[in-house]
Amino acid sequence: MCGRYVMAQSVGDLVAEFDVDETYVETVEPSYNIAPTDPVPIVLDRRDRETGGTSRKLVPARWGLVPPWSKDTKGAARLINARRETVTEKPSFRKAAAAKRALVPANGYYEWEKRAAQEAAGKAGKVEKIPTYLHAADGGLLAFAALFENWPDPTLPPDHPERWLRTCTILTGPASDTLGYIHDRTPVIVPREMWDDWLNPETTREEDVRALIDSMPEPHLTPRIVGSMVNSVRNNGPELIEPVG
DNA sequence: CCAGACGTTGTT
DNA sequence: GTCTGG
DNA sequence: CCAGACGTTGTT
DNA sequence: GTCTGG
Repeated sequence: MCGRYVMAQSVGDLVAEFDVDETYVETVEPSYNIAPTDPVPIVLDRRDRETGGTSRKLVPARWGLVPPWSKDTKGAARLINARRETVTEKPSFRKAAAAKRALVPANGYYEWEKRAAQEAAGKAGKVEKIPTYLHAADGGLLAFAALFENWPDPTLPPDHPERWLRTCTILTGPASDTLGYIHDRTPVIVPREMWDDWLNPETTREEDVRALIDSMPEPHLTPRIVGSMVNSVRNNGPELIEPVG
């Protein structure tokens, strides 16, 4: 799955990498330990009323989707992932799948591997999960397939600047055999040549979105065992992704 | 009809 | 908002 | 995802 | 054990 990740690029990097037209994010704090409910930058495409063309935007969002009908934001921390198999059907995700697709930029993400070998060896003691950092083999930026939603805070008046909360969720799929030994689910990673198709706001029919999702390939990632400092969200910094012997 | 859920993960 | 369960 | 809390009362 | 916070 994807419950903790790394995004240490600057706004400038993201604008260049994703060919962003408009940015609504002034600065991005590099984070090597992004956790559910944290603010994150996301990329989306919207149709421009003036020009009729499509504009790519870098916007702030909070990780953990809050459906627009939610009474409050409690429980958002559980909607950090959406299963690709069912996302076009689930009431919490189907509207967003049709009309609010996004990309979440990331350098990599963490899994906590509970290894069979460790289990066998540790019958006497307790089983420690092994934090593992997964990243592109070439170190390149990843783009997680994501959905977003806009949630109107019912406790605030319609004209209040904080009335609308944008939240997001990252799609997951079954892990390939090569990654499956670490974890049975992995985030859906959109290859660069599919970014435009994924973000295209004109693609709204369920069957078209379904086909789009089904066309997403298995991610090819490199695992690296890291230290347990990443376990606590209070820790941050490049040392979290340093390899551990 | 109204009430209540709406989700994923891991673990057993 | 929309679906399911009662 | 993991870490850390998990409770009430009265008094300062 | 289970929920909340980050």
